[in-house]
Parts: sequence; C-alpha cells; structure tokens
Amino acid sequence: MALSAAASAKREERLERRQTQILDAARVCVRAEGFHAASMSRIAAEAGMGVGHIYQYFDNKEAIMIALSECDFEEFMLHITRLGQGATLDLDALIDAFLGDIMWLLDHDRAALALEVMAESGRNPKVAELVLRVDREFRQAAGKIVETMIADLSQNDVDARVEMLLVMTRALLIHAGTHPVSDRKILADGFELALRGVLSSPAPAGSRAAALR
Amino acid sequence: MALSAAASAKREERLERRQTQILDAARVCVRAEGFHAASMSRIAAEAGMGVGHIYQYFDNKEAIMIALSECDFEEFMLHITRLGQGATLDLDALIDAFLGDIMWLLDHDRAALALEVMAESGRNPKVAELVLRVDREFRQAAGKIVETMIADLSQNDVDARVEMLLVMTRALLIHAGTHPVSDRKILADGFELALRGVLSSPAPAGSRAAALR
Amino acid sequence: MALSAAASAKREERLERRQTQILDAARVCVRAEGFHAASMSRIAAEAGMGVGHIYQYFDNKEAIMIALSECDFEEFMLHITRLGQGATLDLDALIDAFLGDIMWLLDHDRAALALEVMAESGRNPKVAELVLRVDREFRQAAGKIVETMIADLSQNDVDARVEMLLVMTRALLIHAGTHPVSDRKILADGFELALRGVLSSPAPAGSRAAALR
Amino acid sequence: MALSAAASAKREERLERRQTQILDAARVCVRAEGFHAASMSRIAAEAGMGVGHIYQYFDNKEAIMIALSECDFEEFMLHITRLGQGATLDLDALIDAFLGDIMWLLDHDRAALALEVMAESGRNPKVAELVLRVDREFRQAAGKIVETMIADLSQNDVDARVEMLLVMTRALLIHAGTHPVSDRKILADGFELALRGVLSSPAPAGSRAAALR
DNA sequence: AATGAATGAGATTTCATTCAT
DNA sequence: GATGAATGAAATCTCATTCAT
Repeated sequence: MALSAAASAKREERLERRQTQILDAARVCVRAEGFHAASMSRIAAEAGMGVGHIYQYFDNKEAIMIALSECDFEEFMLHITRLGQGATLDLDALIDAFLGDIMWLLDHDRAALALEVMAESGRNPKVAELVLRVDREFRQAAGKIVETMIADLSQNDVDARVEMLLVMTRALLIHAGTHPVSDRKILADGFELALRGVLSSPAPAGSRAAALR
Repeated sequence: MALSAAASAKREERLERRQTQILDAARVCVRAEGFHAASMSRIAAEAGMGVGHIYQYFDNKEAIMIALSECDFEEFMLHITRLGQGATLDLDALIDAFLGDIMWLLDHDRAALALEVMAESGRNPKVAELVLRVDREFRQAAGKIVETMIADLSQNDVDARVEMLLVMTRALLIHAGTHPVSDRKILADGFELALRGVLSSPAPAGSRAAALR
Repeated sequence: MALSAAASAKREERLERRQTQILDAARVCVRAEGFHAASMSRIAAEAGMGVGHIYQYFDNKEAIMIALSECDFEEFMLHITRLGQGATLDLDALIDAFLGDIMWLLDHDRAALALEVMAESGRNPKVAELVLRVDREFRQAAGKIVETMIADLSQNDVDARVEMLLVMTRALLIHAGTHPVSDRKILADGFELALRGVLSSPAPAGSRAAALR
Repeated sequence: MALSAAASAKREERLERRQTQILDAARVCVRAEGFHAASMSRIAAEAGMGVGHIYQYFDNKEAIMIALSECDFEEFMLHITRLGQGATLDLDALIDAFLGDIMWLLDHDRAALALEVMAESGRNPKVAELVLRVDREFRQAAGKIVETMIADLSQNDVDARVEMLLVMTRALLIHAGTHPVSDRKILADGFELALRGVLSSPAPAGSRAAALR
C-alpha cells in the first residue's frame, strides 16, 4: 500500500530524528560529566523527552554509549581514509593534508568524548571491540600511505611507522580532550616534525648503529 | 613534650602506612573497574579494613582518587626529570634513555590508571589542576633537553618540540592503557623515528619550501 | 431505525470479536508469565493490535484479567453443572463421568491460569467475588448430586461432602497447574478412591465412635 | 580470641534477628499484596528499616521470597513427617492425627502465602525446585503411611493413594488461602470421608466391576 | 477505528557516608 | 583506633495509560 509505505517512511524518519536527538543530548551530558555520571534522566531532560521514551529507541544506556562512540568514530575514520586515498609521493602535500585533518580533530568537545570512549574501552568489551575495529581500519589506511611514501621498507619497519602514526593521532585526540588547545600553531609545528620523522626515509640503514655500537 | 613528640611521630608513621595501604587497594580497584565503579566497600575489603575506617584517612572517595593520581604522576615525573638532568649533546644516548624510560611506562596497569586520570581531569577541576602541574614540570624538563640538544631555536620552535614530546609521551601511556602491548619492539622503533624528527635539527629553514615548491 | 439496528448489530459483533481476540492474547501471556508480568504491550502484540486500541474494549488491565477469569470459570462450570443434571443413583456411572470431566481439567495451561486466578482472588476483591460465585454454583450442583446419591443425610453431612468435592476438584486444578501431569492414570485412580469415600454411604453412623471413644 | 568469639556470636545473632525481621515483614506484605506487588520499599517500611539495609541480609528480592517459601514449607513438612513417624496400623488414630495437623494448616495467612508460592513456582525455577523437594519429602512420608496401613498393595496402587494424599493436602492449603474458613468442622468431616476412601483397603479387587457391570 | 509515541510514576538495586559500639 | 550496620538518595529500567494523528 502506498499509504503504508509513506507511513513507514515517516516513521523511519522520526526514528532517526529521535535517535540523533537522543545521541546529541547524550553527547552533551557525556562531555560534561563523563560516561558514568551522565544519567538517563539528565540525558532525557537534555533531549527534552520523558525518561521512558528513550527506551523505545535504545535498549540500554550502554547501547546509547556504543552508538555515540560509533557515531564519533565514523567521522574520525572518514577523515583518515580520505587521507589514504589521496596518498601521493609528495611528502609535503601529505603532511599538509594530515595536518589539516588532524587539526580538525582538535575540536575540544569531540576529543573529550574520545577520551571517555578510550577509558570505557578498558572495561566494556563492546567498546573495546569498537576501538579495535577503528584501529584496524586506521592501520590499513596508514599502511597504504607509508608504503606509498617510502619504498622498500621491511614489514617490521612499515608496522613500526604505522603504529606510531596511530599512537600520535590518538595522542592528539587525548591531548585536545584534556587541554584547551590554546595554540594550535605550536601543536601543528611539533606534529609536523614528528610526522617527518615517521614518514620520511631514515638516514641510511645502520648509520647510527655503525657510529655508536 | 618528648612523649608527645615520639607519639606524634608514631602516629604520623601509622597515618602514612594506612594511607598507602588504602591507596594500594584503590589502585587495584580502579584498574579493574574504573574510577566510578570502584566502590568504597570494595576498596575497604581490598585494603583489609572496615569501610568507615577509611574516612579517618581520607575525607572523600574523591580525595582518594586525587591522591592516587598524584601518587602515580610522581613516579612518572621522577623518570622524566631524571632525563632532563642527564641531558647531553648526544642524540643517540638521549633517545636510548628516553626509550628506556618510556618503555617502563608501558606497564599495562599503570597506563590504565593514567587513562582514568586523564578522563577524570576533564570533569574534576582538582584532577585537572594536577594534570596541569605535571604538564608544567614535564615542559620544563623537556625544554631543557631540547635546548641542550639543538642550538639557536626560536622560542616558538622550542615550544613546538616540547609540546610534541608531551603529546607523544602521554600518547604512549594511553595506548598502553587500551591495547595489550603485544610488540614493544615495534612501538619502540616507531617512537624512535618520531623522536628523531622532534629532537634533531631540521633541514635548514626554508629548505623545504625552496626545494619542493 | 433499521439502519441503526443493523449497524449496531454489526458493531456489537465486532466488539465481541475484538474482546475475544484480546482475551485470547491475554490468556497466552498470563499462562506464560503470570498476571503481573503480562504487560499490556505484550498482550497487544500477541493480539496483533495497537496498545491503545485495547483500551476501547477494556477499561483496564484489571478488567481484562477479570474477564479472563470469568471466561475460564464459565467453561469450568459448564462441565460441573452438566454433571449435576445427569445425576443418577449409579455411583459408578457418576464417578466415571466425574473422572472424565476432571481429567479434562488437567490440561496444564488451563490449570496454570486457574492458579493465577486463585492467587489474585486473595488480593483483588472483584476476583474474590468471582471465585465465590463459582463456588456457590459448584456447591449447588454438587449438593444435588450428593443428595441424589445418598439418601437421608443430615444437612451437615451433605455440606461436608459437598465442601470436600469442591476442595478436591480445585485441588486437581492446582496440582495440574504446578506439576506437569505425567501420569494421569495414577491421579485418576487416587481420585476415584477419594470420590468413593465422599460419595458412598459411610459405615453405619457411630460405628467408629462406638469403637474408639 | 574470646572477644572475637563473643563478637561473632553477637553478630550471628543480629544477622538472624534481622533476617527474621525482614522475613516477617515480607510475609505481611506478600499476604496483603502478593509476591510481585510486595515492593522492597514497603517491605523495608514494614520491617522498620532503610531500603538499602535489606540488601545486607538478602541478595535479592527473589532471595527473600525463596527464603520465605522455604521457611513456610519447613513448618509444613515438620507436621507431615511427624505423621509418618507415628504411623500405626490404626486407621482411626491416623485419621485423627492427620485431621489435627491438617486443621493447623488452615490458618488463613499461612495458606495465602502457600498459594503465592505455588503460583510463583510456575514461573520461577528456583521456587519450582523448592516445591518439588517438598513434594518428594511428602511422598516419602505418605508412602510409608500407606504401606503401613494397607498391606499388599501394588506399587501403582500405593502411588495413586500417595498422590491423592498430596493433592488433597495441598488442596486444603489453597482452599484455606482463598476462603475464610467459616466452618472447620464441616471441612474436617468431608476430609475424613475422603481420607478413609484413600487410606482404607478397598473392596476386594474387581468387586465393583462384578457387582455393577 | 486504530496506532504507537510519549509520559511519569514506581520498581529494584547500589553506594558514599555516618555513627553507635 | 576500628568496625560494619544503617541510611537514603539516586541510578537504570518497565509499564499502564493517554492522546495526537
């Protein structure tokens, strides 16, 4: 029936609207008070709806938190994968692109949430799984970049650089979460130096070992 | 009174013993369940004392958490400042020292706690203040190192490198907290590359722009 | 108006159809989860209608439960009164008829519901009244049977036998409700013995008293 | 230490006192409102203690209900097993004893609780298990009685009588739970008739068939 | 007539904190 | 000093019922 189709579309739309409404409210609360202290009643109040109503759209408080995490990570991955796709041999262009995306991550609120997610991942297996998934995707994208940028690296060498990129990227998130980013320029400059270290061909293999050991 | 002096010393000692006893128990609980889920009764049980007794040594659950954070950060700073004091002009030696200390940080349990502290710092002003203090000390030590290693840097340049060192160091902590550190060798290799980028003199200023653009 | 008459008949029919639809759904839910745990939304789902729609046919959840109880008791009474009408002087025939009807009661699902009704009757005056009404009817039917079977009983003696018949009958219901009736034959055999005790003329009055007291 | 021994004894005593205090309150509430409607807060109020305090003595609301059921069944079984131990060959004496004990069961409040327990047993496996256990004990005691009373019964015959005794006994409980027992004398008289039917040797096997068909 | 979104009261349970012993 | 019994506020979640569509 056309009617039923229209109706179901409408319902679908409302469902989505409500869910984002709830997620938005949850985001506000989590940023302000953290995962645990963000109570359902406060989330409901923030969303402008009754407590019980939320449970028509999410099974659990946990479900809300998972969805919130997922939703935030998705945005994150969007930026990262885009980087991988545009990878060229030009280090400077890559670094510029990287810096641009990374700076976007420095939004304080987004970062604060990410920190909560990471902390929660130590306890909640579902969140941990989510983090692992994002890590996997990140490593894939970063691996492509590293291999494009620097030829003839051993697998270990690629892995080391990829891992460091992951650590550094996440570090920025955390940093932005805890520090009101006063001077992004400084942060960007420092980040560029580290990036160059990780993404450029090292001094001839063995040079240091030769000299010092 | 002599008596009172001896007595007060004894009392002092007992106080300290009790406090570390409680903090140790709290550490265990927080690592296992996080800041919020660590309940006073479980901490008391772990410490082998009555619940109420704890309140003779700490005003609050919050006070315990603050003390715990402080106590952990102190260990952290001990390592960092030692680095600064031994700073020489030898990059390789410094990096080796840095890596050694950093790897010590990768103890998984310590890291999990650090993550909790960081997350809490987003909400609890007292914890935030604590983090800021540690940051300050870290920046001081790192500044000395950078300035020793590389001559004639502008203030901005020093700041950028120092900031990046802070971010990277903290990043490792976080990373270790969320990921079972399976392969420290890889992590160390990646970290070394980034460290070299941040701690070595860059190509002459303007070189990049001149060469590539 | 003829029109209105036809319309009202139609409406009447729809009303009844909806009500049985709801009662059937409620029965399923109550059997599975009990009176309290059977939620309106689950009943609605089982009935294949919207929650709100139910309230056009029943004032309350309680009203549904009352109707459900009534409806079940009606079936019960149907069997019982039929017994009374066919009462003859033949004890064996009566017992056979009784056993046949009683076995029908042993349907596990029906019995589970009866148990719920009895329990509820302890709290809900309306349900209690319903139970009382059924009891009255049962006693009437049973009284006729007893008086037909055994001549010249005192009123007290009749009452005692009638009461015991009520207790025994209800007992089977309860029993069937809580125990998966594994062996009906055994139950029937036992029931027959008790029935014979209650429905046959006792040893000459005073015999026992004479012997023992 | 004597001190510790005395202290632990005192604590033990308090524990028991609190538990009975809670169980008494729960009994009152359950009788008045049923298993589900008896809320923890009302139980706490009835017990004259804070809500949370109850959880130091019982894990759950369910645990309270289980304990309540057990506690009631224990009294029940005490009476029943005593019957079995004193079994003699004298039918009249046995019936007198049985009637005495059974009448004790007719306490209205006890019965109301039993009804709740039975209803709950249809849903809660733990309660069902409890009921099964009591049944087992009852059958054992009743089996001994039947075999003592009537010689040379087939196993099936014994079982049938035992089962009927169980059903009848339970029936009385239920009956008392739902009906204000107005006239115990009548009930006792009826029960005696049924008991005689179940506990006395039947007419020689086949007599009925021979005589009536 | 029919739906199910929306509400808010209330249920169970946990927990930091206090206090009598 | 030391205990843990006791409290009550607050958290999560469910459910009967209403009402706009």
